[in-house]
Amino acid sequence: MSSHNLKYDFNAIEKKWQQRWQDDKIFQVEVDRKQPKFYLLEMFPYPSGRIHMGHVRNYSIGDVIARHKRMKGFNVMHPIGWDAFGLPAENAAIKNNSHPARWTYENIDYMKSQLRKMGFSYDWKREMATCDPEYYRWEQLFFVQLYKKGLVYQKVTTVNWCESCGTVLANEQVIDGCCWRCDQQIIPREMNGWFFKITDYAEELLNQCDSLVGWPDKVLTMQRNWIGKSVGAEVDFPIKGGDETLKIFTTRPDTIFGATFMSIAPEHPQVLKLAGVSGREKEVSEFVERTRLARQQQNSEDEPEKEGVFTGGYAINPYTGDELPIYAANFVLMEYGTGAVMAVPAHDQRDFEFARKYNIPVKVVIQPKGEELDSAGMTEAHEGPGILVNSADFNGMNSQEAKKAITEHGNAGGFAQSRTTYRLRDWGISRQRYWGAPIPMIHCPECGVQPVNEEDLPVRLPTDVSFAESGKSPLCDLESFYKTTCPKCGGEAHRETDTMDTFVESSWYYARYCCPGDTREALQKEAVDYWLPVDQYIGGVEHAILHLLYARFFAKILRDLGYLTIDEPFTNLLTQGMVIKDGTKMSKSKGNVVDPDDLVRQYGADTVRLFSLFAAPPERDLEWSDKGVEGAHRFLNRIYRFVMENREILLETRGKAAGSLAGADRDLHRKTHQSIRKVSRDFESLHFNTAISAIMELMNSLSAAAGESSKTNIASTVMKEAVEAIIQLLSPMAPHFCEELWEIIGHKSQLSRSQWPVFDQEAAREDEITLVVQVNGKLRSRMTVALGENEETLKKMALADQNVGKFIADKDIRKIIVVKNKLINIVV
RNA sequence: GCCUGGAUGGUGGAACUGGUAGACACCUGGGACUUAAAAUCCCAUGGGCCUUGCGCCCGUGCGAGUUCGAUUCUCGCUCCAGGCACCA
Repeated sequence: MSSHNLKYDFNAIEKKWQQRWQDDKIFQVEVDRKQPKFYLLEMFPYPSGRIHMGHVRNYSIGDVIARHKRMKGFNVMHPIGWDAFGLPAENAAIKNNSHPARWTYENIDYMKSQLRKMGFSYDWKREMATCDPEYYRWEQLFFVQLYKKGLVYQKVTTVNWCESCGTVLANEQVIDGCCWRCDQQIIPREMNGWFFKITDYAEELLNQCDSLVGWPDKVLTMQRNWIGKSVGAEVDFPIKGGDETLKIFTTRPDTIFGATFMSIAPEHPQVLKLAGVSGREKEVSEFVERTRLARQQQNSEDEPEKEGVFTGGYAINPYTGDELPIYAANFVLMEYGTGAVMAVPAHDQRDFEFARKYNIPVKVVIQPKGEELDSAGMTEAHEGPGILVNSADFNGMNSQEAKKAITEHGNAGGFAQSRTTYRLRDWGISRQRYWGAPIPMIHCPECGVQPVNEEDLPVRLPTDVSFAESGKSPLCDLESFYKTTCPKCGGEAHRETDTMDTFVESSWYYARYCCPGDTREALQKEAVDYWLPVDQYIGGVEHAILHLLYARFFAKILRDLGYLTIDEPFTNLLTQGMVIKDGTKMSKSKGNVVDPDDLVRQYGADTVRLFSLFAAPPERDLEWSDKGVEGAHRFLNRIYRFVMENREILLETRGKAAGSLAGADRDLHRKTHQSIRKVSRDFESLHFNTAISAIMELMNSLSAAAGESSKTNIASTVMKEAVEAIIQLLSPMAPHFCEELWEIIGHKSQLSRSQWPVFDQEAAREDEITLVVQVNGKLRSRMTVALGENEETLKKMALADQNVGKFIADKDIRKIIVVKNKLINIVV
């Protein structure tokens, strides 16, 4: 066979090395205080059935980092597991008349085999699935402990209900008014449910965003916005004709003298009472009912017109004594602040629109610089800063000072105080579905709600269940499950049948990986103290708020329960872009899905890994290209052919490329060391695409220098050095392939255990450079000169240049700028 | 509306702290090898101009500015993607 047709046998090679790595257990790690640790984690997969290209990309990026860090001498923990609870399993079970556990574990088996075929360097001994009672028992323990600390509570409230999933969702799980999973419109519903008190940690979650310097700004911004802190004041407005007061929250106490009415949420408990006193029940309750219905049907896209109804009641502005009519208004939210606001139409756009609609007076109290606002002629509110007017003692102050002064004044008078609110709500974790971790609580008719005794955990999810078409959780009707005894009085009691949001499992799995097999403790102190925090975390940006916020919250509560000593779980975060095809996200309905199995069969795992790293930088979307994959495969074959053609020389050659090299030898030697430098730097900044192109350049230089035939034109030591550099530098991306070549050229020990190459400063140095000559900033000529050539000589050479001469011929030379080793610019 | 990013050849993408725009690859065209094809290798490949040169002009979304010099910095726009959105 002609050597041009020579191709590497990726099937055999990949199988061989996967087996060898497994036998030698080289990716299994233990706590070792003598070695620096590196904890690399990718977001674990949901076992949906098959690996998709997004996984391939995510895990390829992670594996490159893991393998590189290992070669750099770190004790690298790189675990994998399964986010195994969730609705698709249950839906599939209903459809196929099967069981979610069976569906889940079958999927895990298959996907595991797919991951193994990709050659990822996982410590498989740490594999775990969150649906395993040995996993969720600890979660139930945390739940009980948090309950005892008051960080878990139950309340009846308006929740987000997804009809198609048959369950409640947390606020974070509602995207544009629709379910994050199935995209159906959610509807508000009154329900009882369990909540984690994440709002207790709002301030810390916000503050520590500043410490997350290894996170993308985009994600931090999203988290900060989600938490939504606002600083302001709470003010009590007495209600006319009674002892009651109406409490409002405002961020603009400086505008309080401009309040001309009050607006309160339709659901506000005082609405109907006020209407009752004034005899306006009919109008008001009609309005409340109408708004409620409108909200249920409301399409999240369009904002309904501002509407309200006068309740008949008046509130008294404690600063002015003014009587302000109280309106129930459709744009006031019960869930935020106190559910009631003072309305200052001159300085709030919503209040302005409302006031114009209902002919309520507008009173200017803030004058912006260089303008004269006139309440009658205003067409929109002035929300910016300015100087106070019509505000009694506070006139003349700027709005910033006035906020403080007015709050203090109210504080002294006993009717106002500083207050900070957050947009973040408590995390509702009750799910009305079966396939999740049971909430370890018991409802006793005598003693009320009681936690399950810690020694009785886990509360196992029963397996002897049958599913209804409706999707209603079988736990509700399973007597053997819900019928229990009260842990306090021993009487007959009812077990909680809701399960936990599956985001709870993924909120702490990174910690459990440190000691996955421990049956006595949730988190082994020695292990978590050594391994945590995760040094590099990688996953899709779609979890910027959801999972990443919950995981941060769990780090803090586990710290406060005494399990962890870290504040933040992930030191560095990489959010990789999507894999797209033909400009859109891959999806079955669009028919543009690329199946990793097919690709691995056709080209081998190394090629697939290589292409997915080469085609785009990690954080950007990656446009899949079948032709591009072929290009990556060709590249590997070129290396293979080169090594095979020069095998004898490579095997025989001993000793280092060094000493006085000249000509092509010197050039290739230099290129090799420059490539090591470039690739090493690119690895530190996670620019794998440019690292690969640098290796391609080195390969191009090598084949050009070696010449067409194998009768090499270059020193064998220099050639071998270049070949070894290529193999080592490429090995994190194409590990099986490189291991094989490493062995072929005579190495006895595994490449995976070798040391990352170090570049030689001296070898990488250029002795000649191309100096650019510009005239007025335009490129006119190039000169090849010795590195560090004297400036005067360079100027003379530049001026003597023929082409340059054409442009400076009859002009005065004003200035000559010399940038060392780069360029000369002649200004005429 | 607000907050993030982004816009570079036919395509994916390079360009370190302002200093040769288009690295590396894909596509395409041409050539070598071959009876032929595949594979492989070589050459060309941003647009335009002519006087065909080691040439000139234009060119990094648009318009200004700073600078000897701007893909890079500043200001003002346009478009695209993502996030938030009656949050008082």
